[in-house]
Amino acid sequence: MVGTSVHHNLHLPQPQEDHHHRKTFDFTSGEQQCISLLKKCKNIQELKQSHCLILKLGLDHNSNSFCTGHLLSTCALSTWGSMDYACLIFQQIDSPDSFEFNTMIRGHIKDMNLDEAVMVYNQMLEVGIQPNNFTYPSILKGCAYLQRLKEGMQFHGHVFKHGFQDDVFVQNSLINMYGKCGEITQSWSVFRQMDDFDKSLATWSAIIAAHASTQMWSECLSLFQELTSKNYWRAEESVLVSVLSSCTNLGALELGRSAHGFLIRNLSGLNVIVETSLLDMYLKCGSLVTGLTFFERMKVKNQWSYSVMISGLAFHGYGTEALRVFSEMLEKGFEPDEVVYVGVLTACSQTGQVEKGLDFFKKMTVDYKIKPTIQHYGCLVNLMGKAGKVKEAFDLIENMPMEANDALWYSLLDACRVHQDLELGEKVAEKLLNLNSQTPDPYVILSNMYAKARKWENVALTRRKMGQTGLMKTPGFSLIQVKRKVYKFVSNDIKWAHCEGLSDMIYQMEWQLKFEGYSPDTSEVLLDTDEDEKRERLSRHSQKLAIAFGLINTSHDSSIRIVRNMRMCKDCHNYTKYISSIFERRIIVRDRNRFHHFEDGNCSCKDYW
DNA sequence: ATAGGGTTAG
Repeated sequence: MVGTSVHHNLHLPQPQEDHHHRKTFDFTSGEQQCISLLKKCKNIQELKQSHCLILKLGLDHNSNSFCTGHLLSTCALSTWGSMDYACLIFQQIDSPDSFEFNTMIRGHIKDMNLDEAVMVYNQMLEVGIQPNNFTYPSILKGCAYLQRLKEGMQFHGHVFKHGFQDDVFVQNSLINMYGKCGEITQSWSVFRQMDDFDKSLATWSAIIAAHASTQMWSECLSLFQELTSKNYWRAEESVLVSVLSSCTNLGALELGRSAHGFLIRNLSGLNVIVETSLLDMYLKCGSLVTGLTFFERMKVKNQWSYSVMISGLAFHGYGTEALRVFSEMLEKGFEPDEVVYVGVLTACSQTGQVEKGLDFFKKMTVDYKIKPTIQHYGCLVNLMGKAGKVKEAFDLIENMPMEANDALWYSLLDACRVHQDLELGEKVAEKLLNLNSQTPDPYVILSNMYAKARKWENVALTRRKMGQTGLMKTPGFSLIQVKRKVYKFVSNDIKWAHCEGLSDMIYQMEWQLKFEGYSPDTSEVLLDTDEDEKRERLSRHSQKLAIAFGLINTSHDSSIRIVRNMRMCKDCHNYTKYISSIFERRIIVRDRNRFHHFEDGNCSCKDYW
């Protein structure tokens, strides 16, 4: 049945007479009109009506016609497209050509249906249609998006077999696919084998994004710096998003700030994705005020921007404000997703609002039908643990619908340490050791707890057990950025000793600290050595090295910003408080969980972290 | 007259 609205727009081809006075139909004009109709289609109903017309006019089997191709691509690739209907059309085509096969593959990938796409690809080979250089980018994109390395590698094989290994688009897709699947060496090998002449902005964008998504942030930044020297480089948002995320993870505020300046100078307006990345960068690099101002000035905000702002406020310790922004987000009509609830629950745990947190959790699962992830349970464990409800937290973990991971048990173990619940602590440490992760860290925490409770026999026993594992404690490191370069300090690393002036500075710092009344707290050093050796070790903790380096290399009016991979030890926390007052510096440290703003001998965490 | 590569959060 042909719909009236469409029917009125189409003039059916009229029979014409040729020079023998025979009546013929001019199909070409019919085709033209069908195509223009297809282009106007706004939904699947209109498309179906146009399809009927094409069938009625017999234009679907005309080998010179583009109608079927148009029809298929409109159906499979438009925003409102339906792959079910596309499959129906596709089945009716007698002998599909490579264009039609490719369209089907791309359609399935758009629906994230890699298996169907692979089936179409195999069918294509079976009927003897050669894949072309349009085939592989689509299918590799699907492998990338779904992180299906196995299939990705198979198709890399096909690329070679069919001789497309030198096609630039295929190479870019391969770089992206390997990057998304975490195989950075493979991405790099494709990139390296490419001719410099062939590399485009998209190629660089792919390799830079690949480094960012495999957490190789420093390498990502150096690649970006290399890119900016190329003549086809232009200010462009997408590359900067990867760059900004690297700055965020490295805590490289200065670099991030100059990227921001660069964007403002070169582009008239920024899209919401880049602005959200900038917001995240400012917040996670410790500039809460800049981030907040930036957020308020953003003209376009989406749920992601809100989500970033909410978790930003939460891990800076402003739980109440985070919840206020959350209610603003709901008022504006943005649907909360599972990610924003991680921020909301963190906010509750920072402010110690156990009941409120549990309420939010209930609302999330019941009202919004969001399936809780292990991160949400992690927030709840944090929430209960901080409030001293360690037994309840333990029960919660035991009754979760999924397996607990080590982060969850560590969070609880830490709560047990803070609240000195030795009995439960032992149980939790047991759980952690059963997880068989290659670290003696549970022993370390347990031993600290015994030491605090003055149970020296248990301390000795735990240390002996730890020694038997032969494992080394996870190395702690601190990052600091000076003059657009990020420096990494690893605890007890001897490399720093060669750094000019650092030993002198550390000596000077210790001298002044002693004068002000600081004494080293060796209770968390777990070595069976004498007190001197312990003090020596303590003084070479990565954060202290980084602070010394910062004091030497940054101006007196600037803050020192440090990013750590682990929690601070008690001594480093105390030490940093003293330094902030002696040297009159703001020191901002980001640890695994939150920010510590040190100023005038105090810390924003109020010594509870 | 139909098709392809690179883009953010815990």
